[in-house]
Amino acid sequence: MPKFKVSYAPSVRRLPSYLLLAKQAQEHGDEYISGTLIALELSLEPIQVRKDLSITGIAGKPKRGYPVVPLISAIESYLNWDKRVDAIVVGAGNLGSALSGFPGFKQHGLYIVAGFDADPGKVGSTIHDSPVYPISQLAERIVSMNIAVAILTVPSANAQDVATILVSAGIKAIWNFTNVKLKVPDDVVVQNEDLSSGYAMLSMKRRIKSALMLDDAD
Amino acid sequence: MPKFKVSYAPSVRRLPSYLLLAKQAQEHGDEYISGTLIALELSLEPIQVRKDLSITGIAGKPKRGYPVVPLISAIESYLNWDKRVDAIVVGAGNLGSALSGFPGFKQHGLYIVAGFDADPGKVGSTIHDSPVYPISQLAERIVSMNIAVAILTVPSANAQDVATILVSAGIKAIWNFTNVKLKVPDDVVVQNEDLSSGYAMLSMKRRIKSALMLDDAD
DNA sequence: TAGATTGTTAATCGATTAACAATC
DNA sequence: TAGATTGTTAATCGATTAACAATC
Repeated sequence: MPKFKVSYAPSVRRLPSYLLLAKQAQEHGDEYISGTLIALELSLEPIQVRKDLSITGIAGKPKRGYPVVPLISAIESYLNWDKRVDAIVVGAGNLGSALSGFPGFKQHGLYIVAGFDADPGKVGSTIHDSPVYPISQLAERIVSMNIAVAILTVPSANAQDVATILVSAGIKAIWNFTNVKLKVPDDVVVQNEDLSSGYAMLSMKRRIKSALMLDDAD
Repeated sequence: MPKFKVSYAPSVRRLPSYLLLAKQAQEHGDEYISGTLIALELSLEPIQVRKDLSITGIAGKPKRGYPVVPLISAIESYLNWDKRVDAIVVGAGNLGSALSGFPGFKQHGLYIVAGFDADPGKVGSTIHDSPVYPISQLAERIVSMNIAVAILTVPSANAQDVATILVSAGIKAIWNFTNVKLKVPDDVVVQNEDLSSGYAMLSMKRRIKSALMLDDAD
């Protein structure tokens, strides 16, 4: 039984980068990877890497670093990435298709097993080997396939309506790529992926940089 | 001449949501929008909205809220979204294509005027009305079109090489959708858009929710 | 006027960073 | 052993939140 620190967003967001480096070290045949090296690669402070890695419970070895194989397992376990999760993509446009084909996801246990679209022209096609069904079959197929996670890439105008259907069909987690603040019950998790926020950051960094030549913030 | 507080990431990330609500209020014919209402819509604290909006310099009116039209202008101006910016997409796959067609970007002044791809099969096609060129012409076309912003959606394996070309051709800002930590000179701005981080957050929220029924963190 | 809302100043909270002993 | 690196404890920094006077 793992302990649950309710700990915390910034660290969790950095874990995937650490995982990637650990996997690269493993491929390279290294037995250990140091926090110092990770920090160097990612332009972070070593103390921050050590602090972050402490949430995985893996003990490092002075002078060597963290044991690569246990570290990988611990991060994957912490994120639940060591168990397969089936998901659907709702909105089989370019973005939905891109996400279906994203190579990292399967590595993280995320399998996109079906797509749904309102466009009859898309129905019957596939997105990266997964079938695309009409959106009218959304609820019934969520139930029959026992899906818990949905990736939402429909036009904003339809986002809330589709989310409501998802929830009533039993979906417990929505990865929301629309700019709509979804209204869902308390027991449903929503992760918003807001491209405009990212572009706002880029815009602000540009302005600051051109004005002063200053520092970065992610 | 605007003042530059070097202020700050979390607030800046929220500005686009405020902008969207302000525009909706404008369409609805409202003259003012209150921080209280914005907070309610976005599940934020009113004090946080007021604090965030203070960086735009717009003064609200007690009992009414913030004047919609000046607020929109101020946010757009703060983010430099009131000026047209031409950009290219490097990697004209599904993700690049999805970004090219993202309706919000043009509204924010971001025009994707060309795509580039290594696949000869893609060259000569278009992504949302913009031509796709061979990646061999990247440097020369950046110079001739005088482009400052590039959106990077190539496979990880090529990310650093392409970024190096971009920089040497004069690109000053890279919106990086790969999971590679790019090495670029000091005067080049990079905004990383890491899908794995988002999925890590979703995964952790699911685990916490199922373990305890707890709170959210974006 | 009464009451809702703003904006300022101060307090709290959480994340990052510093210092340093422990250790391989 | 010497020195690099970890992990803990404390300090700092920045963001969020609270309190409340000002005001429309």
